[in-house]
Amino acid sequence: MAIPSARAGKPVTIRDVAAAAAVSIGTASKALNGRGRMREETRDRVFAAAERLGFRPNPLAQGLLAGRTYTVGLVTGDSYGRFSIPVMLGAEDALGAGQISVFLCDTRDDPIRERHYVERLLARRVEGIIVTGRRTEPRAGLGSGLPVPVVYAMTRSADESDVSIIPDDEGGGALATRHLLATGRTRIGHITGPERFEAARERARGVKGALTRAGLEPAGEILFGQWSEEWGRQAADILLHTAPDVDAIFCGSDQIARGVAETLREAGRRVPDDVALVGFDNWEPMALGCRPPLTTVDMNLGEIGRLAARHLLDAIAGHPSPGGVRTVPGTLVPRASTRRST
Amino acid sequence: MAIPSARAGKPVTIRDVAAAAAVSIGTASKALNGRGRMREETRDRVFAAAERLGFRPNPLAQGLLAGRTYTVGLVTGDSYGRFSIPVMLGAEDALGAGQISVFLCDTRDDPIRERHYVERLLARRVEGIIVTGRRTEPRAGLGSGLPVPVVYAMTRSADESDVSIIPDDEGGGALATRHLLATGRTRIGHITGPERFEAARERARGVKGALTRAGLEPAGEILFGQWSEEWGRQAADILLHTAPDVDAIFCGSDQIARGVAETLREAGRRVPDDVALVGFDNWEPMALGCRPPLTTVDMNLGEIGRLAARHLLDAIAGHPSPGGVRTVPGTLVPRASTRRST
DNA sequence: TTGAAAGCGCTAACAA
DNA sequence: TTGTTAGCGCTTTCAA
Repeated sequence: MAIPSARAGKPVTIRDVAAAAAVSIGTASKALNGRGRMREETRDRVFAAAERLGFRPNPLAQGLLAGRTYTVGLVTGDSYGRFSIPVMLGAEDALGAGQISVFLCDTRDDPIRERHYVERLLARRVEGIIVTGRRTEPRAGLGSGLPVPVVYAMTRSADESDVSIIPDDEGGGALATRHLLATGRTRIGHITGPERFEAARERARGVKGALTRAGLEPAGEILFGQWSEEWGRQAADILLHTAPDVDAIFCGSDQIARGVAETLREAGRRVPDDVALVGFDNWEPMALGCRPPLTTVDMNLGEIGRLAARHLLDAIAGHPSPGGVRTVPGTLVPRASTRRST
Repeated sequence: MAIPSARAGKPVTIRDVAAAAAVSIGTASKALNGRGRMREETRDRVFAAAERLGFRPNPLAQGLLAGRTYTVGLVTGDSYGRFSIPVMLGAEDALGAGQISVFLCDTRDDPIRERHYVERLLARRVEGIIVTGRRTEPRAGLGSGLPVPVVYAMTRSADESDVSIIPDDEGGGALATRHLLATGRTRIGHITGPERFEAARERARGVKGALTRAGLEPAGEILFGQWSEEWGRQAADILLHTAPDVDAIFCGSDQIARGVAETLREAGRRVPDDVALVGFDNWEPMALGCRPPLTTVDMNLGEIGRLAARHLLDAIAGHPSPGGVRTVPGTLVPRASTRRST
């Protein structure tokens, strides 16, 4: 598509303000920026003129001079946006507070498009880049030669010298498990997504760790499968056969948990009375639509975005964080699926 | 939060390129932009130097001169992002193709924040603004005094002179109804969201229109309620009592449809054999998780975003579309919930 | 064919 | 206290 030609409209420049206030451009600039000393009356006059004319300094010109743009790029894959959107909003939140604006780029998980967008962001002189998007495994970094700092959020760079902010999946698994233990459950099963997902493995590790510390074993095998309701239904069937005495199930996602809930209900097991259920994601439409509403682990995605933004701002300010992975703890959101009904 | 101070890093300027190629700055500029005539050899030398040094023209400087920024603002409410994200991506798609970059702003549906962000975007000299976000009713426009064109997507400006791109809700309702009629259903019920939502009213109107044209009436009352699964369950119960002979139900959202599916199953009605079911949104995790997978209407959100972007680009190019509402037709996505099993 | 100079809107020196 | 000047990186006359 061709670049459309410029539109009319002539913004008010500082030159106009200066003329209207009958001062020089330099004086107008100083007045507006509160630099140097000057007569109260002059400053007022300039402000009045600026106000009246609706003057807004042109940030391009300011940036050109300062060598800054006050912009960062936000590169996201995961078009579906379920995970990366809350992260984006958190980041936008933290950056917006610092008067930094955000360029949005959607790569559709295509490395070519990603490369292309990064080029474009660099051409625009963004001062930093946040890369977000859920991945199975650590992803290749953007490259080390970049002239601006990069922070990875909700995805992990394979390069250990990069800063990556991800959820504490192991901690989340342990959190859910401890919650179930605290409600008196001891035969706890775990149904989760594909084993090739680092997140699934980490959550499972958290489960095993918490159980071991309590002197327990998981009920049945840990079942790796898909991130779908359908898998939840199948896996629940399996678990009910291999570990009929199961009294709690922690699921790797809210979707899986919904499938599990259905199978349990159809098998005549009451939730939470006979079997308590915990999900993961706190994806509200899913968790609230479940019968009963689902206790689940919230990954605090917004916080992940905010933290990523803060690391980026620090790096831009010349105080880069040491590379490595930082995790954000999850929060347990208790609902009816684990409520003691006694 | 304070604005962080500038970071080191010294980008390559055209001055550097000119020096390396042993030509003047003006010549280097002409060579790089293919303007004017010049010796092949000189042009090559400049290109080689630019390549070697990794030169990228500073768009701030270019924009300063051209009086353009090649940026637009994307203002979104609807933090949850379920609707506005696909719209955003569609818009970003169309704009990105034209080398326009997108500033993302999330207003959290707060008019103060919105105002604030619009100011900021204007200060940054964006060349246009897209406003997106699901609303119950037409929203107040951003104001008519804006120096740049504005297009509303997935939300309707109350000002008829503004351009708004929204889904064809009435057409979607009719589409779903005709699909049910085509599969031989005649006792068709409709369960939907709150009547205060224009979208709910429009879809219902589409249903009634299609039925009337077929010489039919809705089965039972049209049930307005909530956009939730819980309401779907309740409403299905009601409908099964008031219109026990119902053989199809069209729901105003996929979430409602899931609730309906559950109640039907528990009431011993088979889907689609006894009662066919159609949802709205094509929200895949919901529609695919349903038992059976849900036939539903896709609003083509990406297309809405793309269209909004195209209108904006035209307006920026000096060819504003006449104000008014433009609708994007939905698409029926057939799945098992309406499949003939005979 | 190439180079020099002006200027986009702004700020920061320095001069008056 | 105010005005003048230079220059940020680039494009575009116009002159050589």
